[in-house]
Amino acid sequence: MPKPERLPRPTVERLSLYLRELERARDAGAATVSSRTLGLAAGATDAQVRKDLGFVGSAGRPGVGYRTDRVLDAIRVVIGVHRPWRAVLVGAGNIGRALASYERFRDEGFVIVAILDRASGTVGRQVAGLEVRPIDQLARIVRSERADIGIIAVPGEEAQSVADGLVAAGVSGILNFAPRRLSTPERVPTVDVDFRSALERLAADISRRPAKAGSGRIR
Amino acid sequence: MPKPERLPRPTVERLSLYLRELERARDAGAATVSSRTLGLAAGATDAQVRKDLGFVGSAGRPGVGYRTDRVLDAIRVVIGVHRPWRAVLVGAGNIGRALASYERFRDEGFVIVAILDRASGTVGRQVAGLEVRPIDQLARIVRSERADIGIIAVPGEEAQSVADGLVAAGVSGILNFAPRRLSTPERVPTVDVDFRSALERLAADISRRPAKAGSGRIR
DNA sequence: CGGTGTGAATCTGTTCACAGCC
DNA sequence: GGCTGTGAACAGATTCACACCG
Repeated sequence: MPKPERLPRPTVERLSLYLRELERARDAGAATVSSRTLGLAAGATDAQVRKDLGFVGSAGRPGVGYRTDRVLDAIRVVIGVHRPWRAVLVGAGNIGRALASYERFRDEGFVIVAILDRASGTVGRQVAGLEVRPIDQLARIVRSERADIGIIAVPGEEAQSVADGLVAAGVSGILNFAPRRLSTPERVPTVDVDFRSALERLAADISRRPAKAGSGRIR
Repeated sequence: MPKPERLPRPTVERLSLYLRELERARDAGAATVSSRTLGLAAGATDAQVRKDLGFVGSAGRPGVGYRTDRVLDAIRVVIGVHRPWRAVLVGAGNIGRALASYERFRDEGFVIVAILDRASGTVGRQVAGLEVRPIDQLARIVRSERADIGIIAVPGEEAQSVADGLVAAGVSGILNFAPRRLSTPERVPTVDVDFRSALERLAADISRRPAKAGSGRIR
């Protein structure tokens, strides 16, 4: 049994996908799942799945598969979602409000405990059951609400200063929706969700596909 | 000169980031940029940047750097954003509306030409200057609007059927915001933007950090 | 000097293939 | 037969190192 050292990045990403399939399987009453099933759902080969599960200290039984509930828990623990995360959301614009209203976060172990915005229009308004509070209370709120992570949903120009504020306030990580790469100290990891990059990735995929017939777009 | 064969995935992702820095540099009046600058902005080493730019048929001058405008155009061409993309957005819920209102897409070469939703409440309403149209007109709209790509912003359960509809209607690619992996024919690439995965990635980063004390990781 | 381009070396992740268990 | 676990082979991407240009 290899002790849980450090997981390859791609593995983490896939574990996240396995989690969904495992939940489905559990809800469907399946006591076990095979690497094949998981792979199908996540777009990975069965060998890949077995390798990945090796990292979480797998306990599959040959001829049978993995115990759904066991693997579920094990993955939750290694990626750290076995306990709820508390997030402050900065930015009550379009994206911020959409995120705040995305109720499923809560089910998935992420709770938005506060929403902040610049002291302009939106402050004081009610968004998804929370009152929008002014950004200058950031540090205080992070501490009083014991927030673990900050979610940045402000325009690009403001993103870095918000990030600095979040770091100073003591969050452990940042989820960034602004189209900017943030610079943070090593100890505060950030993950970017960038619509533009996603679209560009798609454009690239489409444009440079193995030149197949069909409705092939012009280049 | 190595002919533009196929770009490594990670390269595409980074090119996307270089693009932003190049735009900034251009707007700031910088006629040239060095691989160092670009790398700093994108979180890559200078060597990495040079390799990447090699793929787009680089034309840097030793001791000087790359001509900002040249590289900008070159990257745009290889990732296929030198011409505008037309997208239909399916789903006028929280996320859909936020996307529709994200004006910057237009600047970046992506135009939302129609918004569709199930024939329940939202149809007929005005969102970001477009009237929400019923989903059963999907095929017709994709064709009449000459949409290249579909954006899925519906609940997970409906995502696959919407994807099927989009494929049947003839889109070339799909950007998926639903927390599900879609199955599409090989010729229709999809890119997922998954908030939950992003949060889980962050949780994993936070939880399994190298537990190192004094950071100062200087290379 | 400052900076590019690029092969060669290295590192990281994926696939293969098969022994062994149910 | 079905399925896991894993070394060994492979593929892909990153870093190094250095020749060479302005």
